[in-house]
Amino acid sequence: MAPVTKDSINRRKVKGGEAMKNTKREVNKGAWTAEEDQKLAEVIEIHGAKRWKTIASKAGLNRCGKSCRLRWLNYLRPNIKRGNISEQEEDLIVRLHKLLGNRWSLIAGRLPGRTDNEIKNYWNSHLSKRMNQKEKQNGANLTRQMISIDHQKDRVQIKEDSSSEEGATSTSTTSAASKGGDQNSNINIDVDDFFDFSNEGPLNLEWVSKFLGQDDGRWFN
DNA sequence: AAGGTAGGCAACCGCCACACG
DNA sequence: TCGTGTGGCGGTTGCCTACCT
Repeated sequence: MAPVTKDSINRRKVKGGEAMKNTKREVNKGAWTAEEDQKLAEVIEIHGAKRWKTIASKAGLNRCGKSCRLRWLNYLRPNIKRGNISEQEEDLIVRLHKLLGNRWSLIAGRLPGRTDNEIKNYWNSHLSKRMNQKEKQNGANLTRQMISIDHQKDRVQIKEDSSSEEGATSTSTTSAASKGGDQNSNINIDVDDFFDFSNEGPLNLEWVSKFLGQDDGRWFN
C-alpha cells in the first residue's frame, strides 16, 4: 500500500474542510485549509503557543482552542518531522512502548520532532500488528514490564506483568530494589530521575536497555 | 472498468488534572 | 472548599488512496 501523500492530504483538507463545517454551532471542524494554517501560525508567532482559546479568536478562525492546539502541535510546529520513521526510532518506540504502554506523549518526548499522534498512528497501523505476530511466534507466555506511578510518593514502580494468550493477567509485586538493581525484582525509582532526559541524547537507548535488559537485539528483522 | 476492502493519517471526542478566582 | 476554564492525553472516527477481485 502506497503511503498517503502530502498532496492528497491537502486536497482532502480543502474538500473536507468545506464539507465538514458544523453550521449549527458555527465552529469549523474537520480538515484545515492552508489559509487557516497560515492565520494560526501568524497569531502564534505574535502571541506564543498558549491560551489557545484566545489564539483561536485572534486568528479569526471558527475553531475551538483545542483544535488549534492540536493542529499546531501535530502539524505546524517548527522542527517537526513527518514520516520516514527510521529503524532506530522504530526500535525506540517499541522498547518504550513495552516499558510505558500507551503513554504516547511520554514516548514522543523521547523522539525529537515526533508527535504523540504520529507515534500512536504508527503504532496502530504498523507496529502493533508486527508485535502481535512476534508474540505469537514467541509463544503464549509473555512477560511484560508495566510502569506504575505513585503520585503520592513520587515513585515509579516497574512490575512484571505475566499474561497468556487467553487474556489471564496477573501482576506480581516483589520487594523493591534500587534503581537498576536486582534483575528479578521490581524496580522502584524516583519519578524526577526517571523522566529527566536533560543529560541524554535524544535516541539514547541505554536507559531503556537498563530496564529491558533481556532485549539486547532488535525487535524486528 | 467497477466495486469492495484495507491501509494510513488527520482530526475529533471524552475524560481527567490542574490553575485560578 | 468549590466551581469554572483550560490544557493535555489516549481512544476513536472519518475520509481518501491504492490495491485487490
